[in-house]
Amino acid sequence: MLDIKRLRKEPEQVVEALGRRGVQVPMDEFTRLDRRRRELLVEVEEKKALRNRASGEIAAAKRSGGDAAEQIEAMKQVGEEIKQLEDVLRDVERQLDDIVMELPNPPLPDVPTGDDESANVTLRSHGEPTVFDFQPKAHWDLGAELGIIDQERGTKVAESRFTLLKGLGARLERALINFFLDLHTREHGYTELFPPILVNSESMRGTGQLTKFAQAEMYKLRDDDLYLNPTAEVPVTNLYRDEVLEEAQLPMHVTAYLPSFRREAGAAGRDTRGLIRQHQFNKVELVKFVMPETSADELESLTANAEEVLKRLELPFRTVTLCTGDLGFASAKTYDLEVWLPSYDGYKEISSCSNFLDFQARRLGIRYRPADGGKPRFLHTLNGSGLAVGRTFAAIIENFQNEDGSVSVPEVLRPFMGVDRID
RNA sequence: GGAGGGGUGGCGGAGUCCGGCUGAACGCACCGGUCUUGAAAACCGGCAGAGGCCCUGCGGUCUCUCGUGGGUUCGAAUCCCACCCCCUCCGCCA
Repeated sequence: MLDIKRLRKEPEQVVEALGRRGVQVPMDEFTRLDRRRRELLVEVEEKKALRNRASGEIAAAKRSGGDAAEQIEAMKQVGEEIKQLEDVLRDVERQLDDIVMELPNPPLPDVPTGDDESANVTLRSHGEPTVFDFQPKAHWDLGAELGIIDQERGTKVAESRFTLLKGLGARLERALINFFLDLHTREHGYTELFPPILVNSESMRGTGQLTKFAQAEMYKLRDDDLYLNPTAEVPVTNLYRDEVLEEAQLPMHVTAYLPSFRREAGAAGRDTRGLIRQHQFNKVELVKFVMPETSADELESLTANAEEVLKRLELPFRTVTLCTGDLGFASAKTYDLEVWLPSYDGYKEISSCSNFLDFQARRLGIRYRPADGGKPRFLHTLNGSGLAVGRTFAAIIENFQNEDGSVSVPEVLRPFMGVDRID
């Protein structure tokens, strides 16, 4: 949620920044409603002050055995007026809220302007696209031949976009999760969490998953106010909702493995084969709660932590800065990590690392008390995948495939796999 | 699922039956000060959050907040209704 005070104090900057995202701020309407709100507030509060004063006097009169009937009668009238004004005020505040809640996070100045992904800027790349001296296969074909991916049976027990992993496939999935978590906890200093996989609507709303557009993506339980987790960002970021942390607790770096579920409502016909776009997928998430002054640096290190996974797996990838048009609603700046996928003859997103500044924290009410004892301030939140497991699985199968249809196991995974090839 | 108890400030804990100078006693923690060679103890003082208005540096003032949302009333932490959550016992169960 955008800081309404910022919209008042520096409207030009906000309008300019959001303009880069192609968002029109209804500034005139905002100003009108905002002014109206404050007028009403002053009026209501004056009447309330009057009533409070009178109540005190009534109490005093009664205690000394006096008669306060006249004043009580007058206050009845004032009470009515307050009630009416409050109705109007509530309505104005709702309209204001509708405007502010629909505004996305203004992008940071160093985010490139653009309409869509074609304007994203490649920041750096690691490794070269894998070259084969034979015709490489897509992971869905290779996986089926190896008997480690069974799409048909996944569909049989659930529906399409669900997959069964078997044998060394199931083990590879588990190995990746363990490798990711071990790296982030033992070497990158993150604390491991395992949160609930069902989350309530308040949590979903807090991280912005229940907007008009996002809602259709979520699996909702019929009999309870619960949803299947769409990304560990939701349960993890909500951990400290409505709390005031101590500065000494910051920065807080946490990681969580969690199955994630998405309906992929708008993706009919896209990535229909293989593990790239599934209704259920595993992901290891990185989340940070940090001091405002440090969030820019924290985004760099978060991204580096995610990149390290790909480096150790010896997978070619590149890091791109998303342009304004490709940014998520709550993000002020995002780096995507894209892994080389031979079957796509291109790079495919495997991690998305974002700095939300205080946008999420404001909506969620997550603050910290400065060490000097000052007023609580909103902290900054960041998150990134570290990494998406299914897409990593696909990338390994495809990039490490051999001519005989076997797949070599990346060096770092061998301790987890117990074998050096899948065949 | 059944029965009972309970949700108050950073924490503990009064107040709720009998509505009114109670945004909330008291204690702990924390911050500042006095004392001390230093520290502790003791003593003095401060110490919830959000929003509005005035001044716009300090500050002043008002409103709201005692799980959440309604209601009664001139006035609600205190009364009424609904919901949420927690605890104990029983039942069930991985």
